[in-house]
Amino acid sequence: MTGGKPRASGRVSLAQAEDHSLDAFLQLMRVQQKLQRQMERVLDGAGLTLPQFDVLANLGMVEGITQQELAERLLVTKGNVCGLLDRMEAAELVQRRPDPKDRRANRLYLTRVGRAALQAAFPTHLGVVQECMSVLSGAEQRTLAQLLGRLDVGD
Amino acid sequence: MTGGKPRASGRVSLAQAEDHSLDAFLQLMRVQQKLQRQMERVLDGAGLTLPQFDVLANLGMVEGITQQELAERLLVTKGNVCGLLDRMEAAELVQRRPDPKDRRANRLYLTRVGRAALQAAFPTHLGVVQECMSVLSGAEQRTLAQLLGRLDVGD
DNA sequence: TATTGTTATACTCTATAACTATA
DNA sequence: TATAGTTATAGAGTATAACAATA
Repeated sequence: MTGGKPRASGRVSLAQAEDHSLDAFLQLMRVQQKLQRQMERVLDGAGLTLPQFDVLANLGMVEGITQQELAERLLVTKGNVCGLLDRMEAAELVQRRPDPKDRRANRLYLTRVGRAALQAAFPTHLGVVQECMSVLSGAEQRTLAQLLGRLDVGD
Repeated sequence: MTGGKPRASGRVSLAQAEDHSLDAFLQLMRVQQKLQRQMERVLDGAGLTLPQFDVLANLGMVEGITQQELAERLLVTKGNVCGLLDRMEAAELVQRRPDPKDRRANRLYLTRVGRAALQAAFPTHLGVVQECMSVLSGAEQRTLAQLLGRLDVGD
């Protein structure tokens, strides 16, 4: 966001205590946007949107969760998930099954088609990710993941 | 994306050469999503969407650019920018002025209202950013910005 | 009363592609 | 021919809020 790749200011400073929060934030938004667009292009070939791929990837890891649980994982509202699932169920990618123990809830499962779509899309997705991240060393990638992980708290 | 906060695997490894690209990628997508939602909530109080704030912030830095230049900065299409500007012009936030030297082009300017909106929203925005990023030291923020900057290259 | 899911509403953003005017 | 901008089309995703069924 706030376009234009941030660059180092001309003024060199020796101080460690400077605030770089805005730099980091802008760069984060910008890089994510680029990566997201790229992922969308890749997934488009598989007929999937990014949120749909996220649903598949989540169910690939933890099948049988409820819609509410999925909503929490995706960081969206339950109404949102409902529409998302409507479209994906129409595309035969996922299946809602009533929970026998709690008749309010649905348990979510991949269909055969959904599993195939995930298995087809994931390697390509991973390949693109690895290629994008390959400008960083493994250690740098780890550092990046750790720093981001520290930001991934609360709320 | 692909919900569930990634965590260190139980298996401890001494190798430096491991690939952490997916970890970093997932964490990047996830953190950005959280930050974006938070920014949207903040901006909603000012009646702005995130893309609209981006337009204001860009024009605040480099007024007089063309729609095409703005599209490139925002990493979106020109058709997209056109609609965005339609809404923002209707809200009196920005103004299109025909370029006298190139009668195909428009030059973009903030209105008084747009400038006021930017000046009102920016400090709050910055405050939220600083608060979010405050779990990292200044040096860590710098490292994060630098690592991300390395990822921010050609498409 | 609280929770799960659904529905209704509404809007922004996004892309693609065809089109106009100008360079 | 190429570029700047517009328009038309289309759809997904998102939120909010009110509603139903169940716990």
